[in-house]
Amino acid sequence: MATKATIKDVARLAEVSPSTVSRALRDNPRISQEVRRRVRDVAKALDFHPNQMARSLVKQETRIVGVLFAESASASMGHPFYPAVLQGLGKVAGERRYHMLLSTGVENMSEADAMRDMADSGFASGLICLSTFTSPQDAGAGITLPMVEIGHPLDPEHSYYVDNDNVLAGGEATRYLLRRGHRHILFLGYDKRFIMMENRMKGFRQAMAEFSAPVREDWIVPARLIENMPDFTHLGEIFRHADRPTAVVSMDDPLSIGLNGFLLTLGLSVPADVSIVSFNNTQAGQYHTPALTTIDVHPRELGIHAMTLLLNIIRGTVENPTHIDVPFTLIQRDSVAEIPVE
Amino acid sequence: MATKATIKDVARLAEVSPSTVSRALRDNPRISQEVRRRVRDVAKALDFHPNQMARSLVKQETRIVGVLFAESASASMGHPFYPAVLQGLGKVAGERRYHMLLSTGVENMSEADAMRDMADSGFASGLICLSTFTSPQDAGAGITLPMVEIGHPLDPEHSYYVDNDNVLAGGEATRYLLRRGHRHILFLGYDKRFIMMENRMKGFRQAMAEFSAPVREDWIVPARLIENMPDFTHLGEIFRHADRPTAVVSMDDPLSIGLNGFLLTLGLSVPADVSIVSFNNTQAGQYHTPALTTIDVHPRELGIHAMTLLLNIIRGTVENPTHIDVPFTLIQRDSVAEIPVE
DNA sequence: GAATAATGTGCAAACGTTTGACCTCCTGCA
DNA sequence: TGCAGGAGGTCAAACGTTTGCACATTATTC
Repeated sequence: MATKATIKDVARLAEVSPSTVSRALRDNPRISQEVRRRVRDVAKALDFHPNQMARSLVKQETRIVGVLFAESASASMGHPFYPAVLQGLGKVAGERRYHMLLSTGVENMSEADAMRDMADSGFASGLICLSTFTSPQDAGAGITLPMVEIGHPLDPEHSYYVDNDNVLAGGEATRYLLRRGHRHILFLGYDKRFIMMENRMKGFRQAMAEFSAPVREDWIVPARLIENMPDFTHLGEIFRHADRPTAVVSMDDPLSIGLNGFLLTLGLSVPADVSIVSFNNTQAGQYHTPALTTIDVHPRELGIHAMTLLLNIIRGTVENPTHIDVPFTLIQRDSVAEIPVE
Repeated sequence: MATKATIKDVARLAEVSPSTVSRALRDNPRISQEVRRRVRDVAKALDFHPNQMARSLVKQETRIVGVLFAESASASMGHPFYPAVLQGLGKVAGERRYHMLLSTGVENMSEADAMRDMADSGFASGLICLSTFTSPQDAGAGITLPMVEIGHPLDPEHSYYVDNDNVLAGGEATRYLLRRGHRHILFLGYDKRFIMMENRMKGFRQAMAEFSAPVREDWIVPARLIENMPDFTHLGEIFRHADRPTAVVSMDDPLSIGLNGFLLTLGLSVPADVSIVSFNNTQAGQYHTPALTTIDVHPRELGIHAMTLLLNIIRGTVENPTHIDVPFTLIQRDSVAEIPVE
């Protein structure tokens, strides 16, 4: 008992062959009740657990799926979005008795390399990919494993993916402000690394057009998500100007909170002077003063759907490339004020 | 090429035996330069990657470590502490070319069960355990795998673990307030599920005693961490009272932010009326107004040290149960005011 | 009273590697 | 010439399962 018990040990003690043990434990109907019970008892007594490596080797299947983060796993974890997705992934993986193997962020390894690495390792029988990036070389060329992406893929026609309708989301955030009289709206947090951002921006422009509100290109303010915080000197110029925005569509709660603090230093307050519609519904935004009106993209649901889809693909119950659209929710709180139409 | 290339395919094309291929690829000195090159080329051409399952089977080692969360992984991810730890774990795992297998939160599976499950699965060759709980049945009885815990273990004598000195941390947070004249201090966020909390509380009491400040037991306010938010009606009574606390030691930033908002509704402001020293140095607290004075327990470092320790144990370069103490940092910001000693 | 079908079990091959032991040259030396 | 010894390689066993097939027993049928 010093070393782990193998199926042979069980076989010997139960006085049957290894094959019988194997079948007995897997409830093969060809084994008699009596033998089955005996085998079970011995297995329990020896604390026997089949070696998964051996098992996987012969069955050519592992109950493991790889999970890949766009940024190295380490970096992305800083933002609550990713843990939430992971939460969802973990929930259904757990239910279906799968394990998740994390792509651990090897420094300066591209997403593509990480993907290959994970695929080649032979451990994963499927891949979840938080492929939110736009660069084409990060596409999973040559990956033969079942794979579903979270976020908008480069090649939607041939990919399985789950995503929000980000052009709609961008549009709705903007319309929410427009309907309340705002016309001078700034778009904060444009990050061209994410396709998602392109889409939200598209929605933003559409909505503005619908209300005949002009889009000022210098009011499209970039900010790297995750690493956070935009160029405040530029924002300073904009908001110190007499003709300043009355509202902001902000791509991320932390960004909005940062902006709020910054506006305070300018003597501007939210929502009295500037309204904000934010994204991501974080705890921080919820307990912030004022509580942030924000769009919840339901990252947990994204994870749940992605994992469910992947496991179904692996099981072979899904045929053609599929796309799941997770609805978002606009949560009304206290960061938006109505203003009279000029 | 429809199916994955095996070592035999390489052997055939390179006109050597499988053993030679194996040795060539692993840089065994017994293989000549010329053969090595030939094998390498063929392997590359076939896009051959050794099957890790087979490899692990014979070598009796997997380059995988299991990562276990006290709460089901899903639940805990909500708090920034855990992702940060994961970040640290991932960093060193990646560097050492290890993968991390997440214990996916199967509903109502105890920590102990999850541990067994992970250990029995045979995939992990070591375990990281976020064992912050106090209940004794969650101890890893019978686990034979190398294992290091993050947080204070139940059996410190025989465990490998990395932790903060939480009694010191609790003490320092309190002393910071005491030195600035505060004597009426409330302890917010006591959660008896965590040993950590017991320790911080101990430090709190010690510090209070040093300054001869009385500890009022009804000012020890519980709150479940992660799930968040204390009993505000109770807090309301306390803070509406004339003889109210002038300061709070709060176990978590989100908690502090919640408290701040609540105090605002009472017409009390931070730090003018109530000072707060918080824990966990979250982004939310950093961008909060006022910015939170908070103790950073360096969760990322916890992860880094834990994984490093575990990998060293696995490598056999660590003998006896070891304890690593990660220093914390008190970050001074704007949530504490000095008050004149009465 | 055989042939036929269930029923229960064992044999051995297979999964794709690694590795200790063995083989075959060849070189150098006495 | 004979032989030690090194260099370079092959063979086959092993890792711990699963599973197709063969086998043996007992029950069923004509």
